[in-house]
Amino acid sequence: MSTSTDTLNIPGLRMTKQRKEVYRVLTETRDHPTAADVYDRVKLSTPGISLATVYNCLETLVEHKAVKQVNFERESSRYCPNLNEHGHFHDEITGTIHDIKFKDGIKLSDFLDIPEDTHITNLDITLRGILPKN
Amino acid sequence: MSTSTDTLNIPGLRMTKQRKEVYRVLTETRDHPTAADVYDRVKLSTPGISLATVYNCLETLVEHKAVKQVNFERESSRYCPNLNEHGHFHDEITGTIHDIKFKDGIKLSDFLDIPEDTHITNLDITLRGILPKN
DNA sequence: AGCCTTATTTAGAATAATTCTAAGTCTTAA
DNA sequence: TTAAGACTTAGAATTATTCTAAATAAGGCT
Repeated sequence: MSTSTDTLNIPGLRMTKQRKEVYRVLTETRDHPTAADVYDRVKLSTPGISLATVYNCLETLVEHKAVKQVNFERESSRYCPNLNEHGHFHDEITGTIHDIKFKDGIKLSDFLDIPEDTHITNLDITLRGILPKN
Repeated sequence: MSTSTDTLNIPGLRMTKQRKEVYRVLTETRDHPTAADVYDRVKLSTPGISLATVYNCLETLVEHKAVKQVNFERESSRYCPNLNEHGHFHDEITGTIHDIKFKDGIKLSDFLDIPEDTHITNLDITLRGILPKN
């Protein structure tokens, strides 16, 4: 899990302590927190931070593709530092959210009925369910 | 496209004129309208209807699986009378939303890295992109 | 180091979609 | 035909998020 000392550097962006802390919190516990969750966690190290700043930082990180924004139905957005293309599984027993890897070598057009050379700019796959033998 | 005279009958539910109209509007133009869109359309035939009722009717139809609720990021929910399992493609050029069929005979575990016998209760696949030669 | 320009942060107000509330109306079954 | 419950309604309330305007902080330049 915790390997690289995730120090973020985005060219052209000031890496303020707020941005660093928001990003650190996201990489520290990869449980897909909401903005409010991030706010609570960042306040521990940066008590003066405001919720608006957390929203701003998250938005900036998402825009610069340092973080992914994940939506489940109409719930609050959640944030995820896993930049690999992946889906999400919401475990209905534990309430936890897991990243799901795509099987190697599959293309969307292998399982979806779309023209072969459609240019996909965004893909969301989210499942909800119950794991076996739970 | 328009084959069956989609008259809805859900056992145990009163098919009020509001519910009928909301459902009719959804089947009439399958363009994934929002609740506000549905409201505007239903008002033409049922001027006295309230937005709250449209929300109530949509919720009831979704609960009884007569209609699917579709979410794109944090936009307003959209509604879809196609009950087959399918995904959605948001065409960035035209702004339209198309249903996407899954290829025959594929299982989720063919392309997603999940335990074979996971019980999936809900699946959302939404893509955004640009169709070829557009 | 000190200054300038601009980016960023902040608190609080504003917004937008949706849900809730409480009262009124309609249905249905007896 | 009437009581009970289901449904609808208008408007208030809620909630997540965005906006606003003022204050602060960062970097670059001298």
